[in-house]
Amino acid sequence: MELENKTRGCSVDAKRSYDDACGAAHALDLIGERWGLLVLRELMLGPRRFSDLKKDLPGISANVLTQRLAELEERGLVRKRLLPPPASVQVYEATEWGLEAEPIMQALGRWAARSPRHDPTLPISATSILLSLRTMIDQQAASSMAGKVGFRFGKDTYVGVLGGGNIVISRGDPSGADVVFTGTPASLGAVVYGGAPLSSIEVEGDHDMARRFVALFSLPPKVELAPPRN
Amino acid sequence: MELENKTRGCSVDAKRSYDDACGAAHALDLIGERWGLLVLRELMLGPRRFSDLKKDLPGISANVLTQRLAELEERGLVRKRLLPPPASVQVYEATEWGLEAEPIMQALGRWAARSPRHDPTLPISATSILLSLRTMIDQQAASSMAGKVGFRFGKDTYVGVLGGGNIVISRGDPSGADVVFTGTPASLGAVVYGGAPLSSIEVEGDHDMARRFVALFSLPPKVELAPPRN
DNA sequence: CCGTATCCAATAAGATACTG
DNA sequence: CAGTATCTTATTGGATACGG
Repeated sequence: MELENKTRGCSVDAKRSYDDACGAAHALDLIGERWGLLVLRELMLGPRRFSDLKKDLPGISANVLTQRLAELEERGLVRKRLLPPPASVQVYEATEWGLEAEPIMQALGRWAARSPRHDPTLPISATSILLSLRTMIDQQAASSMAGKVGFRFGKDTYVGVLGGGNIVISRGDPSGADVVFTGTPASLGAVVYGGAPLSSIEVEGDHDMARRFVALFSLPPKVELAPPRN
Repeated sequence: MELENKTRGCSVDAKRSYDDACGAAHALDLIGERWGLLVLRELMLGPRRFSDLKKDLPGISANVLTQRLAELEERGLVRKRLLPPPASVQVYEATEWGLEAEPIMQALGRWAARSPRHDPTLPISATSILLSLRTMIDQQAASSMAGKVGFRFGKDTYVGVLGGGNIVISRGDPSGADVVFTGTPASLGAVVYGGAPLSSIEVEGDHDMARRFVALFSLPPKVELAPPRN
């Protein structure tokens, strides 16, 4: 910057900080730059490779992704890891503390679901739609359900374990699940949130459970935008 | 494309959008630009004037504040209002939906409180510290308390009503509260979170209640930063 | 392929001065 | 007080080239 630092007390780094003791402000210093939170979101269900992150964050450029990952790593939210041979590829994974950011994403998602401008037809990643299930599940209705639900998006597969009104989702082999959904993240979203018929996605296994499962999710009512001026 | 628009489906405006159906991403389209969430934070306890917002957001420049307020208004989160005569001044207030963003700030604050780099000695606004009380109150311990707590920060005064394990805070006249704290936002923070003695802030009224009140709040343990490399 | 690094154009943010 | 206007600096995104 030509002329040194601003010398304003910066808590996180010498860059742009809010200089505010408020916890929310500090959180934004940590994950508030553009793409920061979404990069972390993509790591919530397990380690990913650079190119997978890039693919699932449409619009991010490689240099920005590199920089965000480096910052998140430096701040202790993300870790670089080398998978053991024979894979020997480098992956990025969220740290324990990084994973603890999930309630932030849930609060954001729950709030934005009421937005009149939310467009559910935009692209959505597998991680996003699966995290949203954890956010939007009707705990009351789900408390009477238990079992394993599998998801196949191409070769990325996940398993959700229903129990206690919640669903815990992680990467895993869906064979052996009570019901398995195969399709795209968008087609799953259309079924659970958009009222699309179950027949619009491939379902294997217990169809009755599939029906009850997709009924566990719904979106809150949209806000009515106030009159433009008073 | 030289100029023109990207023509990529943008849900919020023609500007930089994440183009992602994920709710969290949409939320960031709405309140994720720099200062956006903090401007909204300052409105959570009632309407404020432009210059008050500027004063409590140290570092924001007038043009950015103008632009953020205009965007938040256009998105339905903030409303401009003219106070009735004789005041006749213009204030900004959060809409109902804007107020519903409080859980986002709570999730951010709760998460960031564990940050090893959080610096509680930075400046803090009255709104921030009071919102943090709502976030960090020990509901278990608070469930056995009831009453009114007043706060005086210069001429800005607030009243918190304890009950049901929660505290509901709003602007109001603190006279008549069971106990009234007078000082700065920072000095209140030092007492409730920093273990500073009650004598470091002015307390009127029921001192025993004051002692029990400040004991309701505490910060979660810091994360231990993992070894820098594996 | 998997990432990084570099260059460049477009934007957003910051500082400051200014006006009704 | 409540913003605008203007100018400067910083960050972003896109393209592309480079090293393993």
